[in-house]
Amino acid sequence: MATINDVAAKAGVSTATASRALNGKSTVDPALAARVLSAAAELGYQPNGPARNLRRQETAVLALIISDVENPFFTSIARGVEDVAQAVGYSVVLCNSDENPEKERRYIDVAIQERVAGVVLSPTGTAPNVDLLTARRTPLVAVDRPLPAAADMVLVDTRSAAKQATTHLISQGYDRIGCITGPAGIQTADDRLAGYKDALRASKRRTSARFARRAEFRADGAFEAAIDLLSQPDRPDALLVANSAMAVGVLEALSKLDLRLGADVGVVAFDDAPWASLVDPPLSVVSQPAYDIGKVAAQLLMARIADSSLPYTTTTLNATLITRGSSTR
Amino acid sequence: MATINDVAAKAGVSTATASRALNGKSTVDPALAARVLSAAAELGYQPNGPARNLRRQETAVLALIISDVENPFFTSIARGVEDVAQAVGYSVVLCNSDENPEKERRYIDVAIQERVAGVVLSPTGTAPNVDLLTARRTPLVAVDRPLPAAADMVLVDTRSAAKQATTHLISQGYDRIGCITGPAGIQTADDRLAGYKDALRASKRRTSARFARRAEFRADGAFEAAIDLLSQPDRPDALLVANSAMAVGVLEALSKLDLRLGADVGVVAFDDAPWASLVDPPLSVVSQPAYDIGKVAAQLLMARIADSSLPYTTTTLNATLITRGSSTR
DNA sequence: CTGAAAGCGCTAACAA
DNA sequence: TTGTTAGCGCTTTCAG
Repeated sequence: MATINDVAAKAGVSTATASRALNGKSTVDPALAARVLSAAAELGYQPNGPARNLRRQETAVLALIISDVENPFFTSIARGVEDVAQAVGYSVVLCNSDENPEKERRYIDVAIQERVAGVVLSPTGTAPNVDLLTARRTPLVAVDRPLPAAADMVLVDTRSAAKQATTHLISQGYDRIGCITGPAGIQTADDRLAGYKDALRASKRRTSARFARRAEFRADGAFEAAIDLLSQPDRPDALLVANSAMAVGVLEALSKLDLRLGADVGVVAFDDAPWASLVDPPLSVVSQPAYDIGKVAAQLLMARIADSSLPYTTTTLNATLITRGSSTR
Repeated sequence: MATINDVAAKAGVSTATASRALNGKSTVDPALAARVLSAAAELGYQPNGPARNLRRQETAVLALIISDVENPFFTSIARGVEDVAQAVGYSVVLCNSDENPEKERRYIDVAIQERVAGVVLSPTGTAPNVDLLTARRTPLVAVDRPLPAAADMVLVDTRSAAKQATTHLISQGYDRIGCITGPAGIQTADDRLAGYKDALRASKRRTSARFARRAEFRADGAFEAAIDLLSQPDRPDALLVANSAMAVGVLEALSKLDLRLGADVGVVAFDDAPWASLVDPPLSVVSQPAYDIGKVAAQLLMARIADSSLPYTTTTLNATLITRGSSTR
């Protein structure tokens, strides 16, 4: 594979000049530069990234470590990050931690070893992994979930959104409202449950553990939880569901138990999936600004890469309740 | 940041010995090795990836360039690739070409420059990009779409699946069957259309261009196409739809036109989305083995990385028709 | 089994 | 403006 020396030789200049020409430095004679460029083209020269990165002690790549590639919420974040990064000439590598602290740790190690310029992370909840990054002062932005560490964060005001959604269900005349949320320890799962309880308390209702369930952020776990919840004699007549994958499980459970969405059991779910308006009645949702989360996170990261002395910031974006038929009798 | 020299110094050995110990070479005194390892741990030593890659002239990373991160079909492929890569100690970086030849080209350049060990690619259809890779003998596996170039491929027998799905619609008594597929030039889009025509011909029906439409592989384009198709006086009474994002658009169009799914317009769509069984009636689909595509692709890639002289293979996996209510009157 | 030393390809002082 | 040269951190001969 052709090296910069081959290019230089072919163009009859030194490697230094070739390097300068290839990198568009203005301090090189246009005629020479042209010769270098055409030599490079003829040889099909592609710079050796590792060599360049080693020498420069920096790379133009960002690592984006997310907890679930198959969750549209996170892929939207990915697009946001990518669009910003592309625009300033950075590449982004997407890593899937799969909600697994060990995988997260492995990818953080890789990010450190490859000396990426910065990391966008949706943390799985274990602080020690993140310390690896902060100890090395690797620029870091946390998305979706807060971090105890000193870092920029881009979050969603999920607790108040959950409260608002639950209040909406109450105002629609639902009386025994349940909640299906994610695993304990995942902040967004806890926040959604907390917001749900906030709303019940605000309307002077008792909150009962009998009506709250936790499961993985997936359809199957939510299906079991919903079956469980709705098989009680005094079953809930409405449900707040913590994400769209879980909503699939809940709707399956409803169908299995022959309960009508809306009429028998009102439902509001987090995340506005493309199919939400296709079910009958259409699903009410809490829409999160995922793309913007990614965009803001990438902008913060680029800013910090440029100036590491910036103060840490926390940006909280708002989710919006979209009411459709599933939350009306 | 601590280098291997720091580790060596702290352990009181040469860098060579430190390197050997760190890499688990058997030719090093256990006592020294232990000293090196603990020195590394104390210093929080992380190897410098670029330096190692430069020296070794190889990396343990795979690039996976897919045409749409937000399409669950491709993210499933990603999981398949990742699972086998992880198992053998490779990292995979996910790049999103967005069905855009230029972006694809940019990512291929990055892959070459970073000297990745191999590439899994769902091509956007332009041969020159791929030549960049083959010219450099970078191990390459194409997924989902065939390549003119010499490379391993993992495909789905999408044409015969389309034929089978269309035949199914015919057998269910639908008479004027239409097809909404992706852009011309994308092989899978063309194949699905071809399979659709195969079925019509086999049952002695005329194929009419009036009943076929193309759009981007997205909901909005498919929505327009469906509105257009179904607004004709002699409208289709069934539709074969080329992917699940498009299915969303088609179902929205049905709802807008007050046409009942199944009864008025039978539908079979490619890709078994999680929500497919939630709509009423449940959606009949052609389920593609996306995860397996990724798995097989990664296995082929690893094999080729190990031995570049292997003959090129094409693996064709089968899609399966899952009939549900949307294709019955 | 261990160490000294070369060199991967590139960029950035420093000189000219 | 151009060339010479050092060296980024690592692995790997080659001697010992």
